[in-house]
Amino acid sequence: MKPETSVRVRFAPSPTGYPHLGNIRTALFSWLFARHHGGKFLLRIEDTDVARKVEGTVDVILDSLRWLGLDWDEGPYFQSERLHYYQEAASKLIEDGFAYKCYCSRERLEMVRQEQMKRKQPPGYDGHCRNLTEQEKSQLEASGIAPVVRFKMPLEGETTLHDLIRGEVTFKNSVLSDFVLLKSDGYPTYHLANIVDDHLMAISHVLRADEWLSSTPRHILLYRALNWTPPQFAHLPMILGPDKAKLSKRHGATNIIDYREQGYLPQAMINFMALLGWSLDDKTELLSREELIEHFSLGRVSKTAAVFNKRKLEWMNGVYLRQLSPEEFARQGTPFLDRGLPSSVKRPLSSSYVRQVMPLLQERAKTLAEIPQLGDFLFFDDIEYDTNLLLSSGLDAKSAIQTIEVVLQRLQTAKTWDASSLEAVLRPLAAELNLSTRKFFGLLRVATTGRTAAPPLFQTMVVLGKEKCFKHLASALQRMSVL
RNA sequence: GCCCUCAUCGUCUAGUGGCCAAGGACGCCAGCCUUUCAAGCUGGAGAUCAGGGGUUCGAAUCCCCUUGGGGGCACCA
Repeated sequence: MKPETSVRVRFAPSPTGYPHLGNIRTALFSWLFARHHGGKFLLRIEDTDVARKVEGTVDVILDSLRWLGLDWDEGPYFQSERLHYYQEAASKLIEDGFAYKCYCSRERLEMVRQEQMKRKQPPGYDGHCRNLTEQEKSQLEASGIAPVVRFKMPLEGETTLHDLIRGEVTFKNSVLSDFVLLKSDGYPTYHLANIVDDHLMAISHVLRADEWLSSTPRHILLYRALNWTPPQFAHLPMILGPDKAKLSKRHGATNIIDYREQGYLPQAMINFMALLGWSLDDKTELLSREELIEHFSLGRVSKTAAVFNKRKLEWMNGVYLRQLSPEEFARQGTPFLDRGLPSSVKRPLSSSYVRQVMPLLQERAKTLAEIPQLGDFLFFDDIEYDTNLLLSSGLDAKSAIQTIEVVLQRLQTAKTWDASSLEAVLRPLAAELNLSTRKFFGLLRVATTGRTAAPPLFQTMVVLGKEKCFKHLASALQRMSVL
C-alpha cells in the first residue's frame, strides 16, 4: 500500500467529442503535477453517457496524448466496464438513507422546471419522490417504471471546500437540489462515477477545469456520505475563445489533433499550453518539457481565465521549428510538402532534393503546413506568374531583357554552380550594369522563382540547378518580348 | 432568476504593502542588418493596475460596495 502522501492524478475525458486545447491543457497540468512529484498519472475514460458517445473519440484522445508525449502510468480505465462499482455505491447510499429512488417521468421534471422558471426560482428537482410511503414505493416498483437514484441533499447547512487554487469556497446546501446518481439505464452520472473511481483509484489530487467548481460540494457531500476521504481539489482557470466564451466547436479548429495537421510541433504546443494559466516568473517564455516538470507547481497557476492567442502559438512554433536540426526539419516537413504540393509535381519527391530545399524554408516557416506554399516553385518545371512582376523592381522591359541576356551569357561561363561562384559572377555584374543590387537581384528573383519574396537568391538558384535557372531565365525573356 | 468565481497593456502574464511614475512575451510601429522575404538585433507606442469607498505613514497588492466577464444550476460530462 502506498503512503497516503503519494501523488496520484488522473485525466478523465469523456468520449463525447474530440479533446480541445482546454481539455488537453488540463491533461498537461495534471501530467506535469504528477511528474513533478514523482507520482502517477492515470487515464480514465468517462463513457457513461451512452447517448452522447461519439465513435472513435477514444482513439483520438489517446492519439492526442501520445502525440504530445503525455504518457500515462495506468489505464485507460473505462467507466462503462465498471458499472457494478457505481451501482454498489448507489445501493449503499440508499441503504444508509443518503439517497432514494425517484420515479418521476421526464415530462413531470420538465413541467416542474418550466414552472420554476416562470416563477423565477432556481431550477432543480422538487423532491417529489423523497418521502414516498412504503405503499407508494411498492406500487411504483410494480408499475415497471425504471427509477433513477437521487442523492438526498441536506436541506440546510453549508459545504466548504479548500481548493488548492481558489482557496476556501463555501456553498449553501439549500441551493443544491437532489441530483441524480444513477440513471434509469443503470449508468452512473458523472457525479457518482467520478467520486467512486477517484476513491477506488486512490486519486490524491483532482485537477479539473473551473466549470466543475460548483459541482464540488455535491462531490464532497458524497464522499462524506460514503465515509471516504475526498482528494484535494484544484480547479484550473478556463481557456476561453476569442469571444471570451468557454471553448467549443464554434471556435473552429480547437481540437488538439488539428494542430498536428496544421503543422505545429508537440514541444511548442506543450510550452504554449503550459503558459496558459501558469508562469515560471516574470520573463521566461521558452521552457522544455524537462524544465516544465522541474518547475511546475499549483502555486503558480493563475486564477484568471485565459483567452488563447494563436499568434503567440505561431511565434513559438516558429522558434521550435528553427531549433530543429535540418535533418529533423526535413523529416517532419516532408509529409506536409508531399501533401501540399499540387499533383502535377512528380512523385515520389526526391528525398535528396527535398533535403536541399528544406534549409531554405526552415527559417521562414511558422508551421510545417506552410512549407508547400513557401517553396512550391522549387518543384515546378515551369513557374507561373504575372509578367509585370519582372518589372516590379523598377526596370523597364527593355533593360530587363538586356540584363537577363547578359546574365545568361555570364552564367554560361560559370565553372561551378554553387552560391559563392554565383555571387562572384553576379554581384560584380550589378555594378558593371550600373544597377542597384536591389533592382538587379530583384529582377533575377522574379525570373527564377516567379516571386518577389523568396529565399536568398544564390542559394535558391543553387537548389534549382543550372538547367532550370536557364530555363526560367529564358522564359522570362520570352514573356517580356510581348510586353 | 439563484449560486460560485474572476478582474494588471489588444492577448498571455510578472507583481502577495514600500525596490512599480507597473516588468516580460506575442502582436503592432520604427531603425539596423540585408539581394527580397523571414530570422536576428535595437528602440517605440500600448495598462489613470475595472470604478468607488475604506484600512495604512504608504495599496496593483488588504477590506467593503458597484460594475463587468466567466462558470454552474440536466436521467451531459
